[in-house]
Amino acid sequence: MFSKSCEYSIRAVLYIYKNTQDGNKISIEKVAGAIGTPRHFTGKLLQVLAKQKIISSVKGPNGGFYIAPNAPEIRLSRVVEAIDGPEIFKACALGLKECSEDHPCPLHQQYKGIREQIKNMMEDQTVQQLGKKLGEEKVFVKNENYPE
Amino acid sequence: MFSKSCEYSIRAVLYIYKNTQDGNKISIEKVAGAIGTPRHFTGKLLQVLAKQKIISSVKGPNGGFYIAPNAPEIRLSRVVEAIDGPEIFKACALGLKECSEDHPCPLHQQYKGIREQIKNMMEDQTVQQLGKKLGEEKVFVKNENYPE
DNA sequence: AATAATAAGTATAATTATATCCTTTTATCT
DNA sequence: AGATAAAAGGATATAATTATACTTATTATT
Repeated sequence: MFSKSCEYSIRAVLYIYKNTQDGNKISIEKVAGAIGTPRHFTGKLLQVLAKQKIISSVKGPNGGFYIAPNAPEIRLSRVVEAIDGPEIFKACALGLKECSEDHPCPLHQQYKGIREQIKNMMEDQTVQQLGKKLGEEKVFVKNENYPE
Repeated sequence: MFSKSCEYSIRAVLYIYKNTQDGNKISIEKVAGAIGTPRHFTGKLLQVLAKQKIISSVKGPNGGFYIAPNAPEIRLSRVVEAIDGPEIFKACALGLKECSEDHPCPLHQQYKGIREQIKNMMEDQTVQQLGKKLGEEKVFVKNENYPE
């Protein structure tokens, strides 16, 4: 469905939200540890999320990543588009470059509704909504204690 | 959504069906040419599809791949499972190993219905149904003359 | 026996995922 | 104020996976 980068990014963003509403910031180390993703790769993802203003970061001691409590709603679609690109919501089920109403692939009619639902789901869900429901620690690691 | 291997395989199977109902057989060369996939890679895919009895093949002059006119319905899900594996229909949207009703990821409730629809779509659609609708030549290449 | 085609195994390339290393920023401590 | 250390940022390197190509062997048909 989505790339690993994208899956990791969503998990990271949710975790960061949940754990920085008190004004704290959180390090790459802790994020990666908590969501069960590789440290350095996670760092790179957070970097692009920060550059895209999806999350905030500050350098230096006591620095880290965070999402401001008053930040506007962040839709999951924004994360997906930042990482996997927006085309992912338009892709043909059979991989055709030019699959459309005019030139539909054999699955087009059946698939387009589903694809639309996926898009809607990601546009509807916000980091804030989903993040609130998260447990505190190691939430995504082997699902041990998740969700709360 | 699906891997390229899987997309190619579905395209190939549909094309083979469409073009072998008259008792003909068709070579890898022609399949790959018609559906716009790399020759050798396509050969390998057809190999596994044949081994899985999804399609038939005969060697030698006038040999090639085919689907018998009286072959039982082949559901697209069978192709997907042969190439990408059956787990693809159970995968978590956020990539968690153990996402389930008991340990749902934050998107589980929203996603499970969609995933189910994808599965149903692939289980409902058969090669025979979809194949019949196909055009004759180069059907998937740049969508030039597809569908009929 | 010759041929034409598949079958199979291995090799290369591209992409994606991951790790390393160095730089820059900045808070804190002296 | 200056030194230090903690953190992200950025560039580049390696590994794994996926996609693709090549080469040889095998088999069915004529």
